Amino acid sequence: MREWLSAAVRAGAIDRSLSTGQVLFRTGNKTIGLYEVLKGKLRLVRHDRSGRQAILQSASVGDTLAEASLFASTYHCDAIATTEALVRLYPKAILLAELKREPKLAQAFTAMLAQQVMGLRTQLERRNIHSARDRVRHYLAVNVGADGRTVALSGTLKDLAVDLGLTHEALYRTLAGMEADGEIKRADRAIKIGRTV
Amino acid sequence: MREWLSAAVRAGAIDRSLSTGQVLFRTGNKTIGLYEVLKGKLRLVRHDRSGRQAILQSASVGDTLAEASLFASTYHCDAIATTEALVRLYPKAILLAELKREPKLAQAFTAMLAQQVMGLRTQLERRNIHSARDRVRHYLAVNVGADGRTVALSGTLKDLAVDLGLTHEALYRTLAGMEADGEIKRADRAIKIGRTV
DNA sequence: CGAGTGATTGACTTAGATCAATGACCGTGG
DNA sequence: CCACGGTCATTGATCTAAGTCAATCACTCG
Repeated sequence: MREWLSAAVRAGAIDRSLSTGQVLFRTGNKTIGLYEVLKGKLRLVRHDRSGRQAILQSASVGDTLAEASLFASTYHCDAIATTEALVRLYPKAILLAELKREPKLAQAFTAMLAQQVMGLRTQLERRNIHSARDRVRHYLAVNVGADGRTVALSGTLKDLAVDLGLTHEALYRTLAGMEADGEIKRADRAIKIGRTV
Repeated sequence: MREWLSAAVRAGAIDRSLSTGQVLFRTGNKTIGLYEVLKGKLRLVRHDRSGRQAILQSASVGDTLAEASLFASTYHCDAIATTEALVRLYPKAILLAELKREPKLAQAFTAMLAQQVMGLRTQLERRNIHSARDRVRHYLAVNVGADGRTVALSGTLKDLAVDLGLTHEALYRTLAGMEADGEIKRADRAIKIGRTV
């Protein structure tokens, strides 16, 4: 998010804090901009007639909410805080004006979205892999650092498990197995790949 | 894809046919544009040092390949045809020039990407659901038509199964079960929701 | 009229989810 | 300064939903 934002957009941002269960916006509300999650978790939810609800997105710190809303006049889902949360609103008017004024910015924004699309597709592709071990391998292959052996872990293993679509238990076991087989070696905040230490 | 393309871009497009296993581009090649799949299937693959490969995307008819490449100078993965295939190249130079010349077009492109991001996030969210039946429910809830009861099926049930990340057998059984329970009713190319016929 | 594919159902197996318990660590508030 | 509550990491035992293998029927298409 931060990288491509211009000073003007940043200046216009408005923070808002939410308590658990509080609604940020509802289906049909006029779109006023896009949000960035600074603290806590939110959920985008769509309701069908029968009252059943489907989660469209679970957003945590750093995630962006409803970027498509920039180009629509009303929201097409509800946003609800599932924890105490703090969000930052980048007003649509300012953002769109800036995108028009600054082609560089517009291009950066588009590039960022394109990047996101690819990343999401890769994640989705990973979910097509059934075996836990192969899923981990896929993750490792896609996230190796420049040295080709080290994968830095950004969060906890539990977070990683969520990312991989595994229970944390399954992930622990899988990693333990892989380490036992010499396929990986674990450091504190990283995993090293390769049979050779 | 088609919707937002201008005549100029369309005019500059180049088709290319590929035989199974043929390489469309490789990691490190200069990016020359983005591709649309017209026939067959392609795969975007990344190789790690140990020669293992990770699939980043499986693209079928209608899908777009490597839109992020528009904003990069080299490709970061290999594209290989997994069947006989036909692809259409929209040259980068023309596309970028058009996006610069036509703010409307640029906005439409960006909006399309934003839309895709949301759609992908929703799919990913669906994959977090473990139960087959709940996954189907999620799909139905997200894809109901305007009447709030009918979900049109675009392809075969097998295709849907792939989409849902289920085996076709599992999907057949799940649908059969749901129909038996009166939760859905199946028509030829559609599913009707609701206990009441 | 075969060959190919989708739809469907049956039987069996298994990987991973679930439930549960433990130890390490960390911040914090009395 | 230490006890306590919380979370992460880990491992064990058990269960089950979905994967896998397999067979059948209906269809469409050259």
